[in-house]
Amino acid sequence: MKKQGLEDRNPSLGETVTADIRRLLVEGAFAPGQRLSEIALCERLGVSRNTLREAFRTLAHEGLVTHQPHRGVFVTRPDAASIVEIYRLRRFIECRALSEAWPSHPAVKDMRAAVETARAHGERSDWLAVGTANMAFHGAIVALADSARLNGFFRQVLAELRLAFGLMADKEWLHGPYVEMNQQVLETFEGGDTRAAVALLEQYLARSERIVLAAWERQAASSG
Amino acid sequence: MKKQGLEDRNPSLGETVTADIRRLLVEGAFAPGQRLSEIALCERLGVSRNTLREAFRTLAHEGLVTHQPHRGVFVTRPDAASIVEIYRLRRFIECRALSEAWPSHPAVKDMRAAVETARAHGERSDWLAVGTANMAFHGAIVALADSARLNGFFRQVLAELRLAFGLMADKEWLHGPYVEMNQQVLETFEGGDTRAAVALLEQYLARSERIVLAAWERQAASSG
DNA sequence: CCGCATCGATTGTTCAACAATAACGGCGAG
DNA sequence: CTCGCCGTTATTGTTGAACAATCGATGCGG
Repeated sequence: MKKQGLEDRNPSLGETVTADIRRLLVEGAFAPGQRLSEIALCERLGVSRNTLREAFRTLAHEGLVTHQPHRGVFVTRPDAASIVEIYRLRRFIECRALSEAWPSHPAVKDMRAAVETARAHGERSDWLAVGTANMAFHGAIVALADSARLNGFFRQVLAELRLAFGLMADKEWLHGPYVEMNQQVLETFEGGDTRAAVALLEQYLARSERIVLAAWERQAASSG
Repeated sequence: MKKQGLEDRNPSLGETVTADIRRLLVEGAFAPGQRLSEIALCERLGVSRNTLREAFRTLAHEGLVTHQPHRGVFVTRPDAASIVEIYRLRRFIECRALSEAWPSHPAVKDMRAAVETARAHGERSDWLAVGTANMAFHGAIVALADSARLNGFFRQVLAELRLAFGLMADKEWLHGPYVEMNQQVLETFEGGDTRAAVALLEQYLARSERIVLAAWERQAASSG
């Protein structure tokens, strides 16, 4: 299955495979806890086992899949403790980033853009895209802290959280209410009342945590 | 070069190789910017290229080495901007973790243990070990925030910073003064004055940043 | 019904080969 | 003599096959 002759764009094959699987994961193409067979996947993606295992390593490092020696890699099944921890971490990082932010930081326009995007997709009921825009919004908040390393870490954490979203059926209920809340946070912050904006953000996170946890409990009760 | 028959302990070979190289890196066995040849290293470590490349991938993800397509992996050479960013990040994370900490959090005893260890190694002038204990102390501060993910991320950042330490000759000047400052932070915190402890910690970080940056400038001027 | 050996499937690791790229060096033109 | 072009060469990127090691299930005997 030599497939060299195709296109050879800049990112290496291993990286593109990693990105492909990551996208499949956050879009919910696999069931949480499902085992990802090496042979099946490398046939499906048209790459060798070595290349696939490289991708697995990266994704395991990001927490999206879980590697069990001599057993295989499994789609990470977030437990309640992980969800709680991730929301604690989000409060820790996002609230502080926002409260210490320079009011006219460049990332503010990314926040604005994310709100617009989310609104547009929401009107077309494309909730997957709304979720993506939502991630971009909160990523922009973290970007206020001016740390590329923190940005990368936070993106990873959000991707892991999004794995938990895959467990839930009603995407509108999951993402719909937050478009407006994000916009309120943004406008309050742009209005100069940082303190109030942080309070709104905390409210957002608390509410989102409750809903995700409730959905998780429901799903755990029904399927396990 | 089949070497199966040796010992097969639990962590996979790839992981042990990763850990080995990581240790070599933070101990300064390689010069910053140096290229790490695949063939040379896999002979030296007695593993195959595939396994070694796996390790490289992980270390690149951690920021300890830099991967340039078709050119190889190089020991990351921290620039001034990275040092500044890392210290900003440390202030962001450590200060908040300390200021919100539950006074009798289990991690406090890890802080205490790290201070004792650093003192012991300092008396024997083992500055490498002092640096390790110092990392443990600040890792324990972050652990106050109760997030395993944050702990892992922070450990990575500190390892990257330690790469910059390798540029400097005078380890005593680099680590010596901080043993005492760590102890002060700890005792002030245990004494119940969290506010003052955070102030001390900020002072510590500012001073450390200045010294590391100064050493970096000196080294950059002399060798580049 | 339960413990134990055997077997099959999958992962862990290595090797050898080839493709693709980048660095090195020589050649000719100006 | 310098500059840019072109082939050579060493190194990385990727593959496929091979074998060892381990896990899980199956079937047997008690």
